[in-house]
Amino acid sequence: MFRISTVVDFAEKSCMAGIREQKKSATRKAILIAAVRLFAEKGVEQTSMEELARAAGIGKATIYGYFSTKKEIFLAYCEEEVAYAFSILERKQDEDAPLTEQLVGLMIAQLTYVTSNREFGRLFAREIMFPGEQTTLASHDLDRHYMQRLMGALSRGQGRSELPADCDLLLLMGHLHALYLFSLSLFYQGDLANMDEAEILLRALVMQTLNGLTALLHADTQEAERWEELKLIFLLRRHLKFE
Amino acid sequence: MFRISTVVDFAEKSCMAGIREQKKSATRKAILIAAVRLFAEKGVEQTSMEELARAAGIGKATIYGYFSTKKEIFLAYCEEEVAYAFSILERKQDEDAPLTEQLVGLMIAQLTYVTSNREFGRLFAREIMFPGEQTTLASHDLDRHYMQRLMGALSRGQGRSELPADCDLLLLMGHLHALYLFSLSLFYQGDLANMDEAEILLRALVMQTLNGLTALLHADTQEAERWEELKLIFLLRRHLKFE
DNA sequence: ACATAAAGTCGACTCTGGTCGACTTTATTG
DNA sequence: CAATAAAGTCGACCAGAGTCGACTTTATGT
Repeated sequence: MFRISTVVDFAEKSCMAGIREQKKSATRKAILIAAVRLFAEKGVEQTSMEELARAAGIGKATIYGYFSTKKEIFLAYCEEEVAYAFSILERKQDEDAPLTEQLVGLMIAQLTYVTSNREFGRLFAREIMFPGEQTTLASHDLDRHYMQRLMGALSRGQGRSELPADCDLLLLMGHLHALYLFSLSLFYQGDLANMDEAEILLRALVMQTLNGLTALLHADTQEAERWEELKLIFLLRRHLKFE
Repeated sequence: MFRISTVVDFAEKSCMAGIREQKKSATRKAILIAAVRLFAEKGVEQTSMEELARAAGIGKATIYGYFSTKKEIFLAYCEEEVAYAFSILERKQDEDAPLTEQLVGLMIAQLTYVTSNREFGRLFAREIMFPGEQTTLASHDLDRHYMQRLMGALSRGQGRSELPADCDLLLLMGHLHALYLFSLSLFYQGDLANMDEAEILLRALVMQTLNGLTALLHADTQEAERWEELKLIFLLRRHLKFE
């Protein structure tokens, strides 16, 4: 679940420096705090700007001096959350684990985090993957950060000869990111019920990518078995949903 | 660009059969026709339900007897478009081309189609990949159809020994779909400026999937060169966007 | 300290998606 | 051909996102 304190701390540290009077923009804090609480309690749609304003102790029109749309409030919150999530991720990562494990671990951690609140995750994913014309997520930092981490894992893997020396790491990175997005989408389409299923799928996909098309056959039989099971579940679910 | 006639024809053929009196639901037609025109002319957001109703020659409240939300109108339209697009795709496909070409061709065709109207494509993609709780796209038929076609191409490829006999086709299909989604997302994030770029990327990714991590090295040098160029463009764009 | 500008605040308003309930048309049945 | 039910239609309304302009507070210059 999402935390309140972090959001606020991040907001404060990030932008302002000298001008003391801008402490007034503690109002921004108040808005975000109220937003997090209400959004989590009643959902984004079900929270009106009027309510939100009152919860923050200000008038509705005042909000628009800080955020220009409701969506912007939501995204401001999400960005800070994601930044925080990364900082957690960093600590968890085991740089000496086999490459596949590192990659799957990274993806699962992020997946878990993003979907910890279903609605938030959905809105966020929509906005990130298919941004509106005006939406300028400041999260390009985050993107970069994420890519650097992924790239780091790949380079280390290459150093340890888990990857061919002449392998195109950028392409591979994109490739892996594609797998992550795919899993996220499957989750929201109801094909993946939980993170255990996601992990089975991701492991199969990553192995297929790194070790070739028939990788599963040459791997851990338990892994292969799990995937076979999951496959059946997929087919079943698709059928049920349609009839 | 999107056509009007097809939408309507599809709508009519699909649902009704005996009951003549339901010809009254030509109103549905009228709504969709008006919607297509107005949505395309002024954009979805910029078209009000009032306008839409008037353009269809009815009162606003009447619309809600046919569609329960604005989004539903939009999606109804999209679904029919996509069904139509598939029927076109079918004719184009060359079952004897090399597998990579077939796959890339299929993806590019779909990509081209979906993005032929930027806004429509974005909204559609959002809804398909991260559907809301209540959104029940009837497009599971379409999904199935799409998957069957992909699977068909893969099976044929396997028959021709372009794929190992013991390769997991379902997993591979998911994998390929992931690459498609990734490209679509990159397009909307501004990393891909046009379909030529998309094709270079997709070809590189598909080759990496089918032929292994170092596939590009062993391939057509021209292909590899194009990808190297595109890589530079990516890095450049990401930088520019941030500063 | 005062004047003036700038920033912040908010009540009242507009606009639009969606609902409600009364009204009109069409179909059914004895 | 009524009588009655069912479906279709829409004016009037509601709620919520976002805007406007007047008012209040704070900062700046003299």
